[in-house]
Amino acid sequence: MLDINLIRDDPDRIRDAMRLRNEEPAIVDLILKLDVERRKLLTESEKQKAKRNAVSKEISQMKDAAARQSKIDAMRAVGDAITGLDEQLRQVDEQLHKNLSSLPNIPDPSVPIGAGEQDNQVVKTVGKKSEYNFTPKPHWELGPELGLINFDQGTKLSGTRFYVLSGAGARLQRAIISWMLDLHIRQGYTEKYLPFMLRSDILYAAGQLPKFIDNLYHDAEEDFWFVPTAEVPLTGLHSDEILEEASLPIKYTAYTPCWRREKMSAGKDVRGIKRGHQFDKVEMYKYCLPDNSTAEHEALLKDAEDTAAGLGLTYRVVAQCTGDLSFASQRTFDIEVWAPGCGEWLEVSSVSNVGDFQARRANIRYRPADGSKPRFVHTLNGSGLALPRIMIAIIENYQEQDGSVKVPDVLKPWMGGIEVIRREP
RNA sequence: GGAGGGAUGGCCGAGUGGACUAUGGCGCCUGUCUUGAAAACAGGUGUGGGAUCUCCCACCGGGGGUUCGAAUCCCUCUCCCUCCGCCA
Repeated sequence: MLDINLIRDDPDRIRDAMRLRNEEPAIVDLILKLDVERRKLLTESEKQKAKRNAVSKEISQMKDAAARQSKIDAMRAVGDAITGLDEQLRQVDEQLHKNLSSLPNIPDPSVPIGAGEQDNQVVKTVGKKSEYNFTPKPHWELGPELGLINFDQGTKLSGTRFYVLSGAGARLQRAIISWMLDLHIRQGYTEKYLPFMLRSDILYAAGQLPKFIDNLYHDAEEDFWFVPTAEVPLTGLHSDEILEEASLPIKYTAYTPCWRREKMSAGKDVRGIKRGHQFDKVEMYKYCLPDNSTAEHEALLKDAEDTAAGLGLTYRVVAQCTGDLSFASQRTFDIEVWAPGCGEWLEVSSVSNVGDFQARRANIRYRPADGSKPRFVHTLNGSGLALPRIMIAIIENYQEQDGSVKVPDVLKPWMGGIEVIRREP
């Protein structure tokens, strides 16, 4: 959510930001109108309340019964006026809040201008695409052949877009999760184990509701929402809190499964394990001082890059353009790893600086060390990294001509002596 | 699932319709005293919003109601605690 003061003070800046994101700028004028109306009603209501408070005090001290009763009768009208004003105020407030919370974040000036995905900019590419003297297989062939991935069993249990990992495949994923968490701990993050089902107010605080309701799984009986990304509970951890400046930055990492309906993406990426209703992810998250968020963002990107590099993968960093930026973000870098079997760059991480956008909505502030008024923190999030796509990249990159897959060195401590995954005889 | 008890400022805790503009204590900040510190004493110490900016309004777990007036009475929801049952 944006600060209403920003809109009051410099509406043109917000209109420009809307245009850059392919959004309608007219909403800014509606918000300004509602804001004026709200303050008018508020001032009037408070004036009446001040009167009520003063006269009520007088009534409590009056001895003469008749005079007292006539005051009480007169105050009844004031009470009714307040009720009426507050009802109007509530409606205007609701409209204002609805419109205000539908505004996306303002892109950082450094974000490349563009209409959509095609205008994103490749910032750098690290490593080279491996060369093979055979045709590398996609994971949806290699996985089943090696007994690592079973699509039929996933369908049997849960339907389309589900799969079962088996034997060395299940173990490989667990090894990657463990290695990533340990790496992030070394990078200074505190590991969190979180609930995977959440209350609706936590989803609102993180900005998932109401906008992304169609992508979420929900248990109606208990009103639980299944976590779509660890970013949601990690934001909720400190909602409605005032943190001490000295405690910042706070850096968390967490492994969670993630559940998404993927209604919007029906028919897209249907082969293999690239896009499912359930996937695993290790996430990194930071709360920091406003002045430090740009530097913390670059550090977060570096931490995510080190994860891809540590697994020996070829990757590139892509700067999202204004038209592709997600709703809450002011600046985002994607990390994409090369998968030679399916022949595409796979997005395994999105590293975003959302500024105070999420903190304002979740009401997360810090008290400056000088004791002055609380201010909103800045929050940042980045995957480190998304598991199924890392599994794809490892299986496809580490494949040998004989159909086996080598285990990356860093994962060997968790693989119980398995150095090469071979077809079962 | 059943029965009961609770939720008040950073913390503890008093307050059952008007003196609450929330008592008191602890903690914290400032000052006096001191070579310095402690102690003692004095003052201060929540959040948000609005304004005509020395002022006003709201907030006692959330929401709603009764009343001229609600921390206090009523309804409802959430969470916590104790006991019983069930359970990995």
